[in-house]
Amino acid sequence: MELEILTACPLFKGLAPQEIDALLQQSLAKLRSFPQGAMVALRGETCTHLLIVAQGKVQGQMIDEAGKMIVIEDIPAPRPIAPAFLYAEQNEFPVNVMALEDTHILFIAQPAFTDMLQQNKTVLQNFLRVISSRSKFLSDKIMFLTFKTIKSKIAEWLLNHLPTADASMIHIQETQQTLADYFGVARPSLARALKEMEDEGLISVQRKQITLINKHGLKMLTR
Amino acid sequence: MELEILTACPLFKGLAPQEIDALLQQSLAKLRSFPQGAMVALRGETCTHLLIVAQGKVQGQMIDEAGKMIVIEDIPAPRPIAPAFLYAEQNEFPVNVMALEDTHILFIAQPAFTDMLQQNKTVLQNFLRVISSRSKFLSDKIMFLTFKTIKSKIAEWLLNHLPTADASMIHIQETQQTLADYFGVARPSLARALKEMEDEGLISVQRKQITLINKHGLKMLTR
DNA sequence: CACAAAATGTAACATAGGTTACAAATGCCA
DNA sequence: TGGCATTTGTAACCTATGTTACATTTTGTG
Repeated sequence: MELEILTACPLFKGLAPQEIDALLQQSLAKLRSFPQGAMVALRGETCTHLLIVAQGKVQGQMIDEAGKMIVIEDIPAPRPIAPAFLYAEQNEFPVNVMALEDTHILFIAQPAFTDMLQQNKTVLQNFLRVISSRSKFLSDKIMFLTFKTIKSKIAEWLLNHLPTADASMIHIQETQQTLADYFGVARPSLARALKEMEDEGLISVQRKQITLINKHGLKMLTR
Repeated sequence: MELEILTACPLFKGLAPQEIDALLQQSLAKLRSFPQGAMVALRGETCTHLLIVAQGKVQGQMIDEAGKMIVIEDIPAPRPIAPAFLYAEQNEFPVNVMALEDTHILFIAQPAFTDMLQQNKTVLQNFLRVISSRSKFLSDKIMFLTFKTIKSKIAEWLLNHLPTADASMIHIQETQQTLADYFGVARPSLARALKEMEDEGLISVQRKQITLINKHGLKMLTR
């Protein structure tokens, strides 16, 4: 296979390309293609294979009662999808997974992967680190969702998106709509909250350019 | 040590008591006591040891900006505390951990536990299952937090707390205040939502006895 | 049994955020 | 460069939930 990109996959960190190749051959790994917009996995489906994004990008999604999408996470190549659910007692996909681009996914059956873990100490340690870090991500997400006000979410987000710790300007890549979906709030509410924070002297907003004026005040909002 | 209770610990499932004892001795595991109300670990602290509740009960907590506590999870003996954070890249405790009763905690240093995983396949598989299931729990928690209305949270909670699938009566153990904290809402708001759901013919409430009258209607609320 | 403490029911009012609608600014492309 | 599509700003109004306060019921305890 031409899967050099997998050397950059956190699961195979520290392995030589030929080692990875050998492991994949041994495990009968299969590559499948998904066009942009296709569903790779649905919430509730049983998770029998380890899925690794070999090319392209997918997105984990949850749908609320109004049908509005709350984006949870983007997963670009070469990362594994939902590795933590491969060994869960109730091993169902927790979220819908959609291909954001034309995407290639590597499928490795669970028993074959278990063999891989037993054989290869490096992969084992990598896997532990990956699923543990994933728990950390989820835990942080809960902390974020638990912030009640839009302003506190914005403050948390802004402070985490500074290019450097002592910088104070942020150029936003996402549209307001995308950010609002990420926060799970309505777009006009996000705009209103930004304006109020500007009125309060916390930040200065020029379209996609946001300057943090009172970082301490922002920090106060996050707790 | 007199730690027979650990045979019931998900980490040591399938092992004989003397095997467990040998593993613990080898890993230089230490037992520490915490009085009721003591903090076992603080959010942000580095997670250098695997912690197992050997006796008593602890609670993972998060505090919101108003100082109100949002209960995340109770952990009774003989369960491990935050096992998923032992191997995370950013291995900090995600939440505060408080002893709910007089509690004994078993401490195993991370390197010693890694040795245990490498030596004992059963423990390895148990550990994978435990941290994977924990991810599932967190993921479900996110789904739950994402429900916007109090009624949808109540509906989800009620449907998940039926003693059997075809039962329709639930006797609540917790006080309204405890439940409200768990949902992250105010106590009177919870009471009001319950009354409204009663008015709508979804449930019938007699203090701690709740009868589900329209299960289908309740299911509709959760999506 | 009587009394205090805890839990629950409920009402009036305040507020954050959602909804809808539209205008203004910006970007893009022929 | 002109015109259309996208993004952003903003306002009016609505609704769910929080806040505060207090009455009522239940529970526990001497």
